Amino acid sequence: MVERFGRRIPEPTVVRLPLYQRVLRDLALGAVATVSSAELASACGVNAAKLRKDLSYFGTYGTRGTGYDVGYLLGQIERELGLDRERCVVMAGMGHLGHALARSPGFMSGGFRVVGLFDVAPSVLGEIVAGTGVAHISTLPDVCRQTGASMGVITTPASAAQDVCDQMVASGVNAILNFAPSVLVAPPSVHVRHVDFSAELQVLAFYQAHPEPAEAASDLGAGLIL
Amino acid sequence: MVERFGRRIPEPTVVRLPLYQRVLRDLALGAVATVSSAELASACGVNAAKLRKDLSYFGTYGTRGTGYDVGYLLGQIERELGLDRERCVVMAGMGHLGHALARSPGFMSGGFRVVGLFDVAPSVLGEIVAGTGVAHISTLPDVCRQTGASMGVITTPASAAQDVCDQMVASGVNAILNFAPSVLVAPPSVHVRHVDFSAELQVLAFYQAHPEPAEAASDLGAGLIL
DNA sequence: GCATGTGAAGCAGTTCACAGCG
DNA sequence: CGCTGTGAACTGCTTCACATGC
Repeated sequence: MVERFGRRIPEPTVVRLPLYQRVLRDLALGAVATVSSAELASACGVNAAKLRKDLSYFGTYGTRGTGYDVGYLLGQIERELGLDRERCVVMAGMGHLGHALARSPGFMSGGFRVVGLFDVAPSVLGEIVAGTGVAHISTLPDVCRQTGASMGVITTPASAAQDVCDQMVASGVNAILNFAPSVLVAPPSVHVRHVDFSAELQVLAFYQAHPEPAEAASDLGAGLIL
Repeated sequence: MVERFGRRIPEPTVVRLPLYQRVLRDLALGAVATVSSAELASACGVNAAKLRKDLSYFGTYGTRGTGYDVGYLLGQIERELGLDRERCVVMAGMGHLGHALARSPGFMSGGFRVVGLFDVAPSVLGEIVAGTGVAHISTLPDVCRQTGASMGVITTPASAAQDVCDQMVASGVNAILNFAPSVLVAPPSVHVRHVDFSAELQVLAFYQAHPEPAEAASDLGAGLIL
């Protein structure tokens, strides 16, 4: 056992937990009772040793000679991800992307509750999106304090992102998911994650422009897993 | 110099290139002529030594004692990212997210041209989104071959993602950006990147549920950058 | 016998620190 | 004299390999 108490979970491990959670949920829906690390790792597209090491950071959840109980492991991972308690989320920027995310069934579910949608454009103020009305950004502090919202999603243009970020932080939000193409500055106590679609496309373009010296030599079938 | 020819660029470096590009573009718009690695790194929220090492993989673009010429460095990075030539992109899945991405000014610009939007739902077939008509997925192979599209974006539900991926690969697409919450299997010659919104939220939830043992002790001001 | 859990080894990316050059 | 470019040190994730235990 590495560190059951002394928390020091590698970030790459944390990032893989949602993946494990989703695949385990699919297995559970398929009435699969147990999985070995090799099977689960294959379904997740990762190395089996890495999967076992990831899980070992949190506890001893498997049975030697058998594998993992799907339902039990799923529950443990969801507990570690903090999905057992509901979290209130506010979102600023109700353009096309904001609308899409607010309506997305997969995005705002499983422990995340939208308690406020905000913008400044009169054309969207008052509109009801997925059951929540769009309010003016100036009411964000009140909504955050009343609901105790601790998470914020920024889908504004880049020019407004830092300002919105500051307002969220001042209103008690300590975890921010930023979709705007701008570098946010926030206190160290606030966790910020950045998602940049066009950057992802550019990374793909880079790899197209820089083909591997010796790649795709033995491309027999689609034997990707393992 | 490390490897001007023998390409072996670390992936983290590649992922940071679009960030540098965007910040440099902003500097250029602000009529800034030169930047030091410290200034640029600060604006990007990264370490200065890391920035210099990243650039050194591609060449010697700076001037000792002075810094980097903004316009020249920007051009070099855009060339490395392959943004000098236009790339044709097809997108499958025209739900809310697909609509939002197709309309996004920042997403489909700068070297990326949408040549096809696809779905299966009669309710969206024929609709014009951002100047392109939505066609049935069965026409994807024809469009890819006619336009030579090499990049694909998947915004379908998870249940359709692998099928769409297979069709794209069979049609000559060798770079795929997947927004569906599913693990795609593709030949090694095809580059796949995955963006998962809800996973990002879950990662934030994890860090909220696991506060650092000794965090935010000296939180004087927002002195985040250096 | 078989699959987990984990020290130890290996490897990759980051950071340091300074020589080299404008 | 300042800032880049980079070998070297360092840190940390990944992978291996096997003892452990069902």
